[in-house]
Amino acid sequence: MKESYNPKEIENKWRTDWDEKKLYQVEVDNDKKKYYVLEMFPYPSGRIHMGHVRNYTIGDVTARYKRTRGFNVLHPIGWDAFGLPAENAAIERGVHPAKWTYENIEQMKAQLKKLGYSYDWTREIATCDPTYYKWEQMVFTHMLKKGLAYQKSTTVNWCPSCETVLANEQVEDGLCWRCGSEVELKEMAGWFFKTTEYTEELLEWADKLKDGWPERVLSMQKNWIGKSTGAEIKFKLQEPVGGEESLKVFTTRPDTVFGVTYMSIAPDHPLVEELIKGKPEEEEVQEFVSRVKKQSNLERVAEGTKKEGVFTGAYAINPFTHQSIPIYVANFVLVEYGTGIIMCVPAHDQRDFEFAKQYNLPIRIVIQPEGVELDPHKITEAYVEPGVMTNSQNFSDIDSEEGKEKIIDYIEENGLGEKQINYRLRDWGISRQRYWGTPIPIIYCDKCGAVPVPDEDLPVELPLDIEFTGKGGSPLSKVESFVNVSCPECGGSAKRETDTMDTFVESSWYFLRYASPKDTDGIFDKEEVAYWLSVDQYIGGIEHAILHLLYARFFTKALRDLGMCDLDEPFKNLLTQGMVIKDGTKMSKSVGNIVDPDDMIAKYGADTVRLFIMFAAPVNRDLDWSNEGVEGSFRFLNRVWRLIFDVFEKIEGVKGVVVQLKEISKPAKELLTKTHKTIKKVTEDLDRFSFNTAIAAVMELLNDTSRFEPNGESDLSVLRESVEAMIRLLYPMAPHISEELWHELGYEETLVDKEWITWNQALVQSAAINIVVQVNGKVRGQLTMDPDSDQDQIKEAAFADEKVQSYIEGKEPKKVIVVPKKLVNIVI
RNA sequence: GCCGAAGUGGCGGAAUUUGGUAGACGCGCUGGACUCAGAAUCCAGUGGGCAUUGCGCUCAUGGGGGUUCAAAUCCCCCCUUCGGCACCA
Repeated sequence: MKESYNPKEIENKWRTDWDEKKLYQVEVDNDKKKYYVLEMFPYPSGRIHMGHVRNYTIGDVTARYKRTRGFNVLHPIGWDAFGLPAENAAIERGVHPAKWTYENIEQMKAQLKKLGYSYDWTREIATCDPTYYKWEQMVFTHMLKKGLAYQKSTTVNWCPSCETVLANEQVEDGLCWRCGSEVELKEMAGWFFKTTEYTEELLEWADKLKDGWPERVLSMQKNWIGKSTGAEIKFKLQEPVGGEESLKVFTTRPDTVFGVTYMSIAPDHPLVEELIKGKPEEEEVQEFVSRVKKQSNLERVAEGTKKEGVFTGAYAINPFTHQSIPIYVANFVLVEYGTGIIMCVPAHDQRDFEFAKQYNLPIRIVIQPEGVELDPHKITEAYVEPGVMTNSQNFSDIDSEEGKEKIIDYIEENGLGEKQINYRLRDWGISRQRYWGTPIPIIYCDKCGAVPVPDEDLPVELPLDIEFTGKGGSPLSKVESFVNVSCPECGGSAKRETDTMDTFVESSWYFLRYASPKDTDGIFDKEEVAYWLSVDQYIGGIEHAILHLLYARFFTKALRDLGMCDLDEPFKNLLTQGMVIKDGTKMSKSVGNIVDPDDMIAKYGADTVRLFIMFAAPVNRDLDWSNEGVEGSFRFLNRVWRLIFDVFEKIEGVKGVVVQLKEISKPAKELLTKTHKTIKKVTEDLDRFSFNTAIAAVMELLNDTSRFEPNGESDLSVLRESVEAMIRLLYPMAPHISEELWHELGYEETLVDKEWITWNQALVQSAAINIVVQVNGKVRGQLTMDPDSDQDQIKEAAFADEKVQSYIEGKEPKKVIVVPKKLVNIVI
């Protein structure tokens, strides 16, 4: 055995060895329980960063550990290979996106391999490969036939910098999620997935997933879906306009309907024009509307934007009070939510209150809090809490929560409206005006309309011979050989759709494709999918809480309903890791605080990097990168190496398991106990993803083992046992050094397939235990006792303690609490 | 505003699953050994205050209250930080 630890040498050696033996290639084995661990696959940007390292190390430790626990572990990796950066590289540097992407993949693959991850590389996929996106195109056309995909022209979010449409989920605070440009609104035709078809199911399952998913992810998703329960109520117009007799509003507070004193309609609502036609207010309203429309969406919703409105000249009738109420156009009403028209109850809604004060509209109290009498002239803000209904004719004196139901019953019975649930979630717009993505398989024919490309004609391949100017819209539309085709239905001349799909579509189903990545007969091999799916442990960044994770859940359900798989949900358990930060901020080029994984591996080896990143923080929290900390992890591995080097000759020929407890010294007994306690602790910690404490426990074991001075042959067995345990417990985190030391100790078998080490319960319960003695809750003494001592014996020993006696001072204890094996508390 | 998470030494963090010795483990720092010297390594110490010729005493887990023999842990109120959603009717 060499005296010094040389990570480079041993890491190369074992990586090659594991590779050559094809240890990580797995197959369906119906006699074995499967475990599917998956990390969110990377976008091939060219270099991996510490966030990747953290993500993939968590996955690898899990995969290695589960394998030693007897599971048939599927641990695949691939590339989320479509996307804008490749296209930008083409525009800026003239490199073809395909070339750029595949070169990046090669580079990153080499980096990942250096970290010693146990991937089954034979299952590698790249989403830009036609053999992958072919199936995506097929899913699209099948969804189309099932009504789960459709085309419509609507107002869309347009990013002027990316020159493409964005889905609602991809707009953050009015800015593009990728480049941060301000998003504009544009009227445009596009293709949509009907995510709203699954709103209720997505919500329902959000509850069922709560044992495996972090609460905050589920709560973000629920928030995003934004369910609100209420009613749609019809308000009759005083004079019909544009063929409409009445206006519909959505409200969550039907109990306040007697307090409605006006209505508001969104400025961009199509009915506005009809309402004002020929009225004296027409001009003023038009002016207001065009002024609001000129504002960007960002301005319109910005904090502090004044609530403004203008009277339309039209009136409606409150169906409950039969009073005539004015209709306003108001800038705070959104056309896309509910019906785009609202009933306004100034007494019980803060916005309505402010608006009413500004325009001198009447305020009518219809909910009273208990024990207080609200005065409409004196209140300074709306009362929005529940209370007792008042001024509400037959409904007065009813509790407002109960009143909601009663009002709904009433409107349903009298044809005035109905119970209604509204969601914030919209359908997913997937059309992108970009080149580097999956072509949407549609052919437009003047005679037959939008015709889906038949299955046998798929894939619609991206033409590779193409020019990138960065100007003038979608590059595909300029490739005539691509655009001009004959219609699959009538054979006449037709044109292809030139938009590509949102790249989030590829990542919505890749986890299923890993089960049978090379299948040419269909999207999935049903048996493989049935065996491997769902994903037992999914690991990734919290930033995908809504986007990717919601899309993937939707897509899985859609695939199920197309009969392509049998899954309700893709990911059984989800782990969201925190960010890797340095000096208090996220690592980024502009701040200049990037630590390059390659540099770290070159300096310390992969095991040190892996170990540090698992040790420095609990997985779900942000991790503060510290170069000194990495040194510490490197030091630790060196100490492990040196310990074994130092004792090597002594333990080389010794058996690792002690038989006769009688024969060993007291320190040896203590070390043996410590060893088995550590095995237990590390096992339990790995089971709950508490890697930092698992590593701390191994460090403690090293400290104790280093201090141990064996006395006799049997003591050496204990030493060997603790050394072996240390190596095996370290293996999932630091596989190379563990494998090397394991073989140095004379073993031929690989740790990759070695069954996980177990502890001996009898040894964990050590011969003597420490019992704390408290007087009035304060620690005043310690007892060393037999673990089998009964309450009376413990009590007796506690009172016998001199120091304890001095605190009791001869007084009669009021109470004595004995917690077996732990503590005595004497209350005086 | 609504929803969610979190506040513990100089720093990262442990103990929260199960109420039971708060500060494991690591970093940093201080002193010592080795060395011509340094690096590396090893040993000792390291929450505050008091006592340090003893074993010790005392305060302390964002703040305030409560439950309990016993609270970092459970309950109530408040403060701060972070994340999500937000003129959503």
